[in-house]
Amino acid sequence: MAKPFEFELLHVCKQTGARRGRLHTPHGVIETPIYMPVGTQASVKTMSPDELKDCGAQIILSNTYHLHLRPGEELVRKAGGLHEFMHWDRPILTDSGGFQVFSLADLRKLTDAGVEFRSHLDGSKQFISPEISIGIQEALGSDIAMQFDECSPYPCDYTRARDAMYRTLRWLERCMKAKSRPDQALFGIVQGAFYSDLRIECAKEMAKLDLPGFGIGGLSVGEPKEVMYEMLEKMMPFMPEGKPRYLMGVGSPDCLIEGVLRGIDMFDCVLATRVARNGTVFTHDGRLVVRNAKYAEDFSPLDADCDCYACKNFTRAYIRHLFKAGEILALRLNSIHNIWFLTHMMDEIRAAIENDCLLDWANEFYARHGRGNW
RNA sequence: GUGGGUGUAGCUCAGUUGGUUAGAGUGCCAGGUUGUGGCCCUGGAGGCCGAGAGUUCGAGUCUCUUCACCCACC
Repeated sequence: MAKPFEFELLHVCKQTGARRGRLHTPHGVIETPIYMPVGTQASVKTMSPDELKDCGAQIILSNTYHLHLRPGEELVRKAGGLHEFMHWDRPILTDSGGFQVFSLADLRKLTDAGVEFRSHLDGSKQFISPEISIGIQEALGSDIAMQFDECSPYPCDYTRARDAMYRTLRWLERCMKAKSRPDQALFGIVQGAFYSDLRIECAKEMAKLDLPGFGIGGLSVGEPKEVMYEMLEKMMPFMPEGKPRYLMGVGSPDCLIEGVLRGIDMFDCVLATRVARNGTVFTHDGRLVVRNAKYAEDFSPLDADCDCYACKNFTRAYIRHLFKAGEILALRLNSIHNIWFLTHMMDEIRAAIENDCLLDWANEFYARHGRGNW
């Protein structure tokens, strides 16, 4: 029997060095590399838990910041925890709220103590510290909690990036001290903006800590993809080999592939569900904006090579009609398809790693639509 | 038949005492979206201002004629 949060490194692709692993959690096993759909407010927008399972989702994300503001973690605790509350019996990972403070809250004051900011919901003054973030996440009862971190913007000058990186390290220690639930894992988050020396130092410091996994934060914040890939290559040798590496907030199909090729084990991203709700789907031939007029009389599925519920039963013309008519089913079908597309793409990637042929698989994947225009 | 009202973008309308290249919303078309503030953001196309004549340096705007539609009265 595996220990809680044990990460088994099952195989390393001889062709690429990509990793095939297995992460154990109280709510089940996660096969890696994996894409995790995002359900910020205890819901992957427009999708029911059953539909998520049908799409092959093994684990979903939820969010400390949003659930703290509404409905509040105490309510979730009374409901029996997040799993019970949202009727999801597979693993859940909660983001700490650090990124939300960086990306959407009206940031008031950032000190070593924590962050004081205004709620985006009602403007009320709020305060989150590493201890408070852990407290919220323990009340929510997620399987994996993320440390409260400071995410640097892009671009970011060296001094600010260095300060954010060291603060993130200090906050990680406080998160570890505040942590009390043995049935919840805590991941650190490597920061350091786009300075490889900061990234490497951060990774080295975190590697000294006995943690079940590590996030890589502060990437995919507006920089060119090549810049992100280069940063991953430089820092990856310093990430602990026996622990899962979670590239936060990534991404598009090509970014997932490139991430796996560089040693990433876990990804999450809102892109798939967000673009879905705005009329775009991923297909084996690239992105398809199904609301475009050219699909008005196209009675083929979104993606001919897809077995998802939307592709098996509905046409582009119908989904375009639903979209133009403002019907909610359009958002749902697009979301179902995009989640299916990424989870099954990762299935193929895992198989390719096991067969030591991920590079061949990637080249084949790119052959249809190209490498850079996703 | 008489009196009144309305005609401006596909649709609903704004347009000042007459004054640059006639606007908005919506719809249409096309991009965008990367640890989610769920119908979003950005851009584009689209007008002989019902038609004709007149006044004026200049008319969507003023005058006359005419056409269409609406309302009231007979």
